[in-house]
Amino acid sequence: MVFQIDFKAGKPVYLQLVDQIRYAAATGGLKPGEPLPSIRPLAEELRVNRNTIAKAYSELESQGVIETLPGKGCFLKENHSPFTRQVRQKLLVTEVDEAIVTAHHLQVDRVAFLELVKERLDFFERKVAHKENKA
Amino acid sequence: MVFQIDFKAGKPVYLQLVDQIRYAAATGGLKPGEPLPSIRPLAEELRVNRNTIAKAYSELESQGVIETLPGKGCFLKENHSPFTRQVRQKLLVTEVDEAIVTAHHLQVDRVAFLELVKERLDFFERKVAHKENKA
DNA sequence: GCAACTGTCCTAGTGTTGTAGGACAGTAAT
DNA sequence: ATTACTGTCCTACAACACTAGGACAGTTGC
Repeated sequence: MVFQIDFKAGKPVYLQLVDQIRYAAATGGLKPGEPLPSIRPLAEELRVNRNTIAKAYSELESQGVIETLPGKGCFLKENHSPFTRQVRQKLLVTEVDEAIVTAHHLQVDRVAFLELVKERLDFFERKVAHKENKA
Repeated sequence: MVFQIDFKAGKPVYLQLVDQIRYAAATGGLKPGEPLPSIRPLAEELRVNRNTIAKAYSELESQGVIETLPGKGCFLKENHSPFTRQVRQKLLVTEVDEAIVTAHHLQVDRVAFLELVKERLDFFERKVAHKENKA
């Protein structure tokens, strides 16, 4: 797990971390049960304060992506999703709708949009498969 | 065009406006060339400062959704998309990828995700069709 | 020209956010 | 018990975001 922080990106460091860890978890770069780098060493490596890392981890925990065992460390959750099926669906709908509205404004039609979605899904599936072969 | 501002939503007022106007434009509630409410009256109606509305409009202009004619007003753009095909595609990919990562974490599989996307696309198309019948 | 409208710029106050360092609490091995 | 880890809470400060009011510039009709 190697992180790439861009200090002049405008986006807060802790959110860059959140995104990268979510992405790694979704593509198989991080596997359920696996430990995340501990806060202090990672903070030193990335040249940021411990609390910046801690904030990212705490955000991920509230999203149900990781869990933290006091005194032991943070680990990727086995079955991440602290929400009911309905709440999950609603969260997803919001994100999907945003993408659809953007597509409208970018004049990407239904067919092209569905193509793009499938293409990206394939991309993610290939990533996951690749990581599993390695393991 | 009627706006619904939630002052205790946490989300900034000007961004709520941006979302609603983008949404209205994508669903046909606002048609190309149509004028947007002018800043001062709208500000008074929503009980916010003129600059809050102005900020929303200026954000929309930088997104290429509307255009503003000095002294005349703001209008929905005919052909909104100041970016090249490549840049547009990249913007969309980012949003789509975020939704896909979220789907992974919510344990929504490929088939269910594609179903959801199609369902939402249908929803938007029905909205547009409905608005066009009215016109 | 004047009045009434359009959006814009400048400045300012307030609140929130992001980052940071010190002190503290739980776990594990020696 | 001591040491060396783990994450956490508290406080603080700087930067930024959001909202707001005054003064200004362009357009239109009288």
